Amino acid sequence: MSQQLSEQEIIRRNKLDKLKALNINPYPAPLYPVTHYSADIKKLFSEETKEQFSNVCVAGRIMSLTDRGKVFFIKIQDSKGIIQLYVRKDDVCEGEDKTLFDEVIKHLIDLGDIIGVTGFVFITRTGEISIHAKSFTLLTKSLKPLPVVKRDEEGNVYDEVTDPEFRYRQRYADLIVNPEVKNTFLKRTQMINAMRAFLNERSAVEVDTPVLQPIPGGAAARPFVTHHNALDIPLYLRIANELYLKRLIVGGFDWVYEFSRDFRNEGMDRTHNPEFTILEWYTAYKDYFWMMETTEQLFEKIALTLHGTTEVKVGETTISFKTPFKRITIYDAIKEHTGFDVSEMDEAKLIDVCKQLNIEADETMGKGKLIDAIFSEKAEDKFIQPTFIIDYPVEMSPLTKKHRSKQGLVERFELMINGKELANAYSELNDPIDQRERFEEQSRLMERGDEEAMFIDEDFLRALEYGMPPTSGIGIGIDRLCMLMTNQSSIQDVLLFPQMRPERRTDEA
RNA sequence: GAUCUCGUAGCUCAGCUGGUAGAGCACAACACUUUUAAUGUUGGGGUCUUGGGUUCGAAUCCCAACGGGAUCACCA
Repeated sequence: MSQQLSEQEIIRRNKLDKLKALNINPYPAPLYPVTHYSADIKKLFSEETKEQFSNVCVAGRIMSLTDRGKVFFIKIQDSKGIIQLYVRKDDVCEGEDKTLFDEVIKHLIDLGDIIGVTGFVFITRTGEISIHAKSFTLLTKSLKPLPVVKRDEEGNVYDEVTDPEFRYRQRYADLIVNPEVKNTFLKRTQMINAMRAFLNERSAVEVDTPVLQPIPGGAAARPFVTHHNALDIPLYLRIANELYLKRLIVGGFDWVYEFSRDFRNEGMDRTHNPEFTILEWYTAYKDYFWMMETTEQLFEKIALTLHGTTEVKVGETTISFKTPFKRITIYDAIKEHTGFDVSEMDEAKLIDVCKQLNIEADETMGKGKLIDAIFSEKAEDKFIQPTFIIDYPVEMSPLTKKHRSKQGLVERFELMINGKELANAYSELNDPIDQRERFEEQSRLMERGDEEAMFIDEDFLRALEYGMPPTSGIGIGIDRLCMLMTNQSSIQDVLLFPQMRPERRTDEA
């Protein structure tokens, strides 16, 4: 099988051969002693500090080449930004041999190649901080031409690469060519670091629990199944890690957390990828009121860390992460947005309400699912500013402790921001007998045809029987939080490598 | 999974109601040696996603497949 090469790719391979003929290794092995980054030079260089920049070594990818006869202006991009190199023939070729300049730099170097130079920093006639090169080294030859994006002084972009398919499939090229993309992912890491710091400051313990689970528990979702050959058993990629973290609370950890990569075998769209990240944590001797306070503090801290303010612009709206967040019960939320008081209704009445509100409903849906349907159809997207929706009906929360004073409800909240659920938390159910009954209720739902009802996890029940202290736990959708904090409208823009259909290879023999 | 929509050069796009492809950037050569998306001249590069159909003739119309996006459904 042979690769179908474009004209430009063939030219680059010919250049590769010419470089080798000149005894220049296009992929040299030795380390390259980089001393400075572009952005730091641009920030710190001045008349006063210029002594510190009299001998710098930088490396990066060529993003622009300007041939000016005996002088080349080359812009390279390193991990922090772009800087201009001033490459003069007689400076990089001191002796009689001018091959490096006349051949290599003039003809064999391309956009996209990775080079390094040493030299001193100065300011050009046009006022741009640049590096006057004393030596020039090719570090990597690029064989595939990058899309060429140009920017002018005002920041206008020409020929911007916007094709989502190209950007997601070839994220490496997207990152080279679209600097804001890289910035989004740096923000994502910053956000996760801030969350980790917040938890560690409070003595929470980060743990790892199984991704391959014999029983996929802790959430209502369809799992991916795989098979373990040696044990000859099915294993599931986790849909949540909740039940394992709770086992650790039983074991005596007071506060555990995990950034959990979860997998759900469901549809993909702007807010769903088959694998995604949830931060879950569980804290002993706490309840959901404490959890609300801690959660709003965390969110406020994230906003401050990333934006330096609690006011964050998302699309056209500004979201305020200033604590405290609003709280409203789910029944009040439904009443507020539909006029129906569903708090006392049974299944039949709920189905009737669904019909009146034009919501699809059928017999397989239990009371919990019906209420959830009404809420998510008619109320959910109305909550733009951070709001805790609290006190859910017991039927839709099989892992949650019954409410301390309200009959038929559980101590649970969901945090809604910009019309989307960002977090889900409870006072955890720790009564093993109650938990068994809830699982059994889930089994009945499964028999009625609910594909997402939970399995009974006997080992988890055994752990609860040893006794789990009163505990509050939460799950926070990291990808969606990241979308919010970086103002992205698609989950694919906060995942480095979003799931895509495989490309069809046309060059197979 | 359903519906709508898009698929032309390495990239961004043009190509009217069907008459067998065009621009800018990128690339190559030459000239010019004066930096700032943009020096000039010349040139090379496309089985117009794929496969069928209608037609004398299809990038253009129809059908299907493949891939992307949007909306909906399921869900976080």
